[in-house]
Amino acid sequence: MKSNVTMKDIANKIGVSSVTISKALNDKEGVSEELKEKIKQLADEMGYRYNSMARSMKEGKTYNIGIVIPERFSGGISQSFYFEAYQYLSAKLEAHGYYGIMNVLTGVDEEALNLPRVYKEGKVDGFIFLGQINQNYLNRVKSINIPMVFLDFYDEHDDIDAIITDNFYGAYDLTNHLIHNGHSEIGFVGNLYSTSSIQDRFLGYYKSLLEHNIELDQAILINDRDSKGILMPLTLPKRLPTAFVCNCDQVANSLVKTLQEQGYSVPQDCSVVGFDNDIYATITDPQLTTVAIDIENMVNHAVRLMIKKVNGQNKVIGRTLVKGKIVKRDSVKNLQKL
Amino acid sequence: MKSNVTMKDIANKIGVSSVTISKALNDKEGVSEELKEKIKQLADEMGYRYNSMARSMKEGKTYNIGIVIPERFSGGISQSFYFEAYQYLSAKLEAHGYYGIMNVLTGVDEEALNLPRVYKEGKVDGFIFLGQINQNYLNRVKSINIPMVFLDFYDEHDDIDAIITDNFYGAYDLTNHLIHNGHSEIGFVGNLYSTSSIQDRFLGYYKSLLEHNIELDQAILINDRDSKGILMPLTLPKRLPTAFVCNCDQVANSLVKTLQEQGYSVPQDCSVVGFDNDIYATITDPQLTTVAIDIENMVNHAVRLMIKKVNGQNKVIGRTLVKGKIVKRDSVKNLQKL
DNA sequence: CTGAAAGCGCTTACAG
DNA sequence: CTGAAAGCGCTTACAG
Repeated sequence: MKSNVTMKDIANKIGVSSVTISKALNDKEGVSEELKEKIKQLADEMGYRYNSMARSMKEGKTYNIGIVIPERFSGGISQSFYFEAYQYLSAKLEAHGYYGIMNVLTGVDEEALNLPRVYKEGKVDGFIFLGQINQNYLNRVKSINIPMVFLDFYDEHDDIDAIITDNFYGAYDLTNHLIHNGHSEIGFVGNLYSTSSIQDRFLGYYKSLLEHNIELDQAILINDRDSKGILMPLTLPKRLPTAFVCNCDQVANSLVKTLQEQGYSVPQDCSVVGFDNDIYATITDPQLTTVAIDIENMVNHAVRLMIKKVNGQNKVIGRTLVKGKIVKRDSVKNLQKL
Repeated sequence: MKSNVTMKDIANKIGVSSVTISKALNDKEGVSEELKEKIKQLADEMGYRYNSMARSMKEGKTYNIGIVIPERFSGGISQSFYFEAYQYLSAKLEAHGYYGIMNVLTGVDEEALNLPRVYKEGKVDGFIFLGQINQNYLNRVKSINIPMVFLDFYDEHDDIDAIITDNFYGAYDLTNHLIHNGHSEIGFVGNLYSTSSIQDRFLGYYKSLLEHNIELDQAILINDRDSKGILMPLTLPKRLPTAFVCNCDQVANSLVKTLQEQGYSVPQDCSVVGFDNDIYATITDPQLTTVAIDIENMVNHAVRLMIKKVNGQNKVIGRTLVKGKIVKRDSVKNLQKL
């Protein structure tokens, strides 16, 4: 009943040593083809299951990677993004023979600078931190000697590999898209002094404008949140541009509502684009043209880096930017067709 | 640099045996208090980290539990539920010294009856299946000898422990709630011949009616989906009841819209309640009174069962029903106040 | 092509 | 209170 069949059991059954079984099952050299076949078949029949713990013990590697997600990202609007990222991580890691162990970092543990239990128990070979952690915790984490990569955030000191989304070129592409559709009066919605990602998105928008010789018009820049990041009602400018680039879908949704309340229709009277491709992009009517963060690609980078690290190539690459993809929906009017 | 400090290293440092170190670090008997303290302190100083692989090897347990989620639940509307469930699982398991390894079961692997890689590699001591898998795969899975529990679905043969939400009593409570608010003409929205959970919810609604001597009126039963489960437009009955129990929030959302389109206001002209407490409950205007599935409690049951099983108590309990909680919001009018 | 020996880091009886 | 010995299941040199 107990399926504790070991290599030794197989070995005894056909009168060879367990070394030969190991070689055969791992397709290593030094065993005749027929013996190999015979062993593999017998292993199947006997219900043999490989014991990865033994290998781990021998190699000093667990083949597990801890994936740390701060509690505040595990619910609400960011939930979908992080779950998707986690799934890709888990699958991609598995393709390399590694397994992800998720660890939701509670606010309490973050404050108290408590390292994950998996670390103390030596259950993991490395950590992927998914989502920004606070500076003190970051420093604590950097003090331990284990491979790690940051996903979707970075540390300004740039001494840990980080994979982040390319906010700058995402907004740049999106603005270009508007311009190619004949728009030249394009506003921006977002508090430029709030977060680094809003700044980058604004700057990408600005670069597109510059490249097309369009002057930045302060009058059509709309603030969307106070200094604490709390969203506030949007105030439309006196004269409406033909389009707005919003720093995120949620705010784009709010802008569309504001426009509609004041009798404007989107995109007939004014086009609106968002950023993130989250739930707000599809619950808005019309659905938003936006840029989808390329989670899969970001994860691929992160996993590739991690695998290299656990295999000893521990050189730091720094920040890797991954560009998103424009998702075209119904919130942009093509002015050229007129 | 390498933090491969072992118990032996600590032992050598203070001239005792590694057995003593093991006992001290695990707070076992047979070491004087002062020696224990000294050892613990030294372990800290030397940056010792426990090697859980070694214990696993010795005990023949991995302290990992595989958590299998079919791919189709990993996105869309069910995503939020499953991610939350996974987080609770992960945390609850950890509290018992176990770790969850997620495995998204792809459609392809499900069809091909491929067991998870973690199984073949002996990386897990048991499996928690989160979300319905198809019958063939179910049979395949039941053929292997490893502890398992089903979460949020069950097998009709009832030979594997399963934790499910109590649809019957959830709908029963909710209908009672309407009746306590003075409603007596209460319709139901859902295809009774579609899924087992809709049936149970309908039956719970019916029981509440029966208990209050209210006759079931076929005329106010609305179908919501075709035989393939595809949602379809709702047809309002000639004469509107004062309230509707919907089989899920999504359909309740759709009902509210339909009512509003036809000039009725919710809950003034008609009250509406949903089920699930998912995203639709809060994006509906007015927000829906509904029943929230008690994920945390379900997970607690599942983990407790699993821990028992991996510790050898492998008796089957069968189905465990966990009741949800009513979440009162703004879609029910109190008729009593009139 | 095949195998004896050693070892990965711990824990569990058992002996002192 | 302390420790020598054996063993968990595998793999890696090394020898034949």
